[in-house]
Amino acid sequence: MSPDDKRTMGLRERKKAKTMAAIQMHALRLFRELGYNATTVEQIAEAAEISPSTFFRYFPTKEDVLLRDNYDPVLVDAFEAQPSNLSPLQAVRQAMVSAIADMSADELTTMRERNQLIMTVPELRAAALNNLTQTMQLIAELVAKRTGREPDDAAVRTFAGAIIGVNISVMLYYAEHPDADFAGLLDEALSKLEAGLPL
Amino acid sequence: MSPDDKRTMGLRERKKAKTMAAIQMHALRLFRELGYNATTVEQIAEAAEISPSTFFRYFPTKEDVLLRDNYDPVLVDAFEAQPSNLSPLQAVRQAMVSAIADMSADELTTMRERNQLIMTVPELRAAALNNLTQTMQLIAELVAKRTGREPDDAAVRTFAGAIIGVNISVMLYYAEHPDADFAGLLDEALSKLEAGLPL
DNA sequence: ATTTCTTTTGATAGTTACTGTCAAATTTTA
DNA sequence: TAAAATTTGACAGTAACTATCAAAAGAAAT
Repeated sequence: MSPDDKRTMGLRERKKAKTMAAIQMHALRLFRELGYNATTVEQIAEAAEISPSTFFRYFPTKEDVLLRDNYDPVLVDAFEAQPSNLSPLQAVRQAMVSAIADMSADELTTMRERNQLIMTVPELRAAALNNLTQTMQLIAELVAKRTGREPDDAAVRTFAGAIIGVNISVMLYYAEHPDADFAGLLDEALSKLEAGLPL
Repeated sequence: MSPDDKRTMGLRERKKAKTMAAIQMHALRLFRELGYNATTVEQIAEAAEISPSTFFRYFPTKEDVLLRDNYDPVLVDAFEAQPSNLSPLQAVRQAMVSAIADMSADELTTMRERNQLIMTVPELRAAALNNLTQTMQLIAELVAKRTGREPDDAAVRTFAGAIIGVNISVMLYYAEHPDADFAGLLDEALSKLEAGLPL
C-alpha cells in the first residue's frame, strides 16, 4: 500500500502519485456530492487543478477513476498462502475472507462506498462486471495450477464461473444492505456453494 | 415470433416493426463488415433510411441494437414447464437446455454470431453482463416461488448467482470456440454444478 | 372525402466523453 | 549549466447521446 519508499522515487514519480491521488479523491467527492453522471471530467480536472487532457492521461475513462483497484494481486497472494489440504473451494473461500479481514477500517469504508456507487450506477456496474471476467480467468488459472489441470478445462472454468457469480450476487446484495458484513455475506454464500447449493 | 396478427395492427405499427427490423439488420451487417466501434449510428441510420434521431427513438443506445432480446420470457416459460419432481438446479438446467433446443437453426446461428460479437467487444460485453444481473434476479424469483422461499433469501440469491456465473463462463468459452455446441457446453457446466463442482 | 386529432419523424443545436497533435514547461541526466 | 527525456496544457476534432419543435403521416370523426 505504501507508495514505495519515498527515497527511491524521483520528484517526477512522487508528483505523479500525488496527482493521481488528488484526481481520485476529488472525483470520489464530486461523485458523492453531485452523482456520477452529473459530474463532468472537466469539473474533476478543475478540482484537482489539472487540465482535462491530463485527467485522461491518468485514467483512460471516467469510469476508471472509480474502478481501478488492486484486489487481484491480493487475492493471488491470499490464495497461494492457503494450506494445500484445503479443497480448491475452501481455499478460495478462505483467501477471499482473509483478504477482506486484512483490510483496515478505512479501506472497508471506502470499499463499501465504492461498491454502493458502482452497483447503483448502471454504467459503472457494467464496467465492474466486465472487470470481474478477468478475475474469473485469474481464479481459473490459480485453481488450474493448484489442481494440475488446464485453465480451460471445463471443470475449472465452471468452478471459476460459479465463484464469480456468487461474488456478483453478494456485491449486489451488499449494495442494498450496506450495514451487513461483507466478509460474512461472502463467507456464507461460498459455504452454500461448498455444500452443493442446498435449497 | 410472428409480430402479432397483421390484421390486428394498423399501418402505423406495421411500419414501426419494419423500421426496427431494418435498423437491426443493417446494424448487424455493418458491425460485421466494419466492426462495432468503427460503425457509427449515422451510418446505420443512413443504411436503414432513417434519421439519427429516429435511431435513438427505437434504441436508446447503440449497444441496444445488439443486446435487446427476449430470452427471459422464454426462460420463464421453460422453467415453469419443468416437472416438480426435479430439483431447482435440475429444473434450471433442463429449462435452459430445452429453450436452446427449441430454437431454429437460423436462431442458433444468429445467437452464435451475436455472442461472438458481444463477448469480443468490451463495451458490449460489459452491457451484456449488466443485463445478466436482471436474469439473475429473475432466476431468484422463479426459484423462490418454486421452493416457497423469499427471493432475497441467502440460499436463493447464491443459487442464482452461481447459475449466472456458470452461464458467463460458458458464454466466454463459446465465443472463443464457436464450433462447440452451446447447449452441450451449458448442460455439461450445469451438471458439474449439480455434482458439487468436482475438481 | 375532408377535417381534426394524434403519433411519428427529421432537422437543428447542444453537451460530454474521449482522441490526436504539438509546443511549452518541468524534471532528469550529463 | 546544457541537453535530453518526460509531462503537461491548449487546441481541434469525433461520435454518442439529449432536448426541442415544426412538419409529415396515419387514425378517427363528421
